[in-house]
Amino acid sequence: MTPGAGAASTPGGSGSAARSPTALRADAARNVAQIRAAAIAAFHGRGLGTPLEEIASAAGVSKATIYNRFGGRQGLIDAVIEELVGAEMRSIVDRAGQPGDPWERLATYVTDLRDLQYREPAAVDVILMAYPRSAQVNAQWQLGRASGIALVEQAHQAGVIRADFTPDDLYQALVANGLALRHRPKPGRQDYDRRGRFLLDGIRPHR
Amino acid sequence: MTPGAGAASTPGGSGSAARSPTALRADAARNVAQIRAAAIAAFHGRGLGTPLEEIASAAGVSKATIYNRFGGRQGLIDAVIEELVGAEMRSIVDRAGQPGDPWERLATYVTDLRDLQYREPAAVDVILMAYPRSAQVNAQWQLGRASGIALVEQAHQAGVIRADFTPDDLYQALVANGLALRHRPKPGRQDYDRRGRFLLDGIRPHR
DNA sequence: AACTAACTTGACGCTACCGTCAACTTGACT
DNA sequence: AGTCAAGTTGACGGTAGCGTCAAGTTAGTT
Repeated sequence: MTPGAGAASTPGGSGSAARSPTALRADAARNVAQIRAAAIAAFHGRGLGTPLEEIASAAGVSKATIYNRFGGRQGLIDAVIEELVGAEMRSIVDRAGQPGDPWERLATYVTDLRDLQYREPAAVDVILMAYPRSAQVNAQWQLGRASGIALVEQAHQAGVIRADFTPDDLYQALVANGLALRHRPKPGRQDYDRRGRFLLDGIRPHR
Repeated sequence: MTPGAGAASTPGGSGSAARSPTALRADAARNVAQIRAAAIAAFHGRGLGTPLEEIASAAGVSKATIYNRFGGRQGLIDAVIEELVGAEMRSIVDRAGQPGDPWERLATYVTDLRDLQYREPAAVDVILMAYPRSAQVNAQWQLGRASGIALVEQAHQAGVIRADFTPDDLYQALVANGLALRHRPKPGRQDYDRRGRFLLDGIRPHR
């Protein structure tokens, strides 16, 4: 099953093609590249649920070719999610892992993740785990999640967030935010950021 | 079009049926009652988007009969929404309109609406305006909305909420909450209520 | 008990998407 | 320039829901 799976990784290399037994024919390699590009654009605009037919026609191929090359939506997501949100997600986690004031780090993490959700619909799908069978997406989210848990714990130890706040509360807040971005018209940046501040102020220790 | 529309209102009265020209035949009146009951149960369990076929079979009729008697989903919603959420919504608004401490009244309103959302999926649809063409639903939500706006304004005058908080922020918070209830597994009551407290604490004036 | 307007419904066509396959086309090697 | 494995695709069948209508059934009247 899933014949050409794995083909998406380094289809051509650069110059010298040794023509390994699993190498793609030139037309197929071209299609892989076009499909990837179309998928990235579509996922960026509409999220990971974009109809495959739409991506196929944007890539100038038929829907069946996506199945041939990537094995379906899961495989296609796996092939582009790193480029789409992986780098950003990692940089957010890195930044939050830097030494510094626990509250600042948590606030930065929340703000950065909310910003990513605002800019990138595909990131919303990652956080909502809308396609949990995709290994890449799962890994991506585990990364963010582990970081969030650590930050909440450290903030607790420093006493800078209310005692009854749990890591899951943080996750649910991000989920609710993602659902709003997914299902409602995008708020203006001003409004969105202000609401982010309300969230952060709500989790500090009682006055 | 929509032949039997309006039939849902007082189909039988009580005893003396004067057989007005628009009166329903006995079998039709029975079906109306069964459909209403099935719709109330279904909407309560699954929200206003429950497939009509499901409601029809629960009522022991065919889907087409719902169209005959109520003119479709809109009409069906109109026929039961009052019983489903109207009374509760009005009581929440009443309670919030009582004289008293502005903060207490706002907090009560938020808590009550969140509680209603938790208990009644149909109320979530009302707040999300998932079926905006339904006059009843619209009226219901206008009621709640107007009350919310007034409460926020009064709280501002009393200086008990942060100056940058808007009525729309309140609405968006309730929407995000409704979306979470709609699209994710229901949290436990403890967790849900705690998160409601975070929300309220986040909108008080800065420490 | 015959009549007929009111009523019900199975079956249909429609939308929008998914995933598959037999038949065709073509790149690459000889 | 011939061969054929690799590759592509149009067309299909499946899911899940909506809204409609011709044909059949029945309540209520005479």
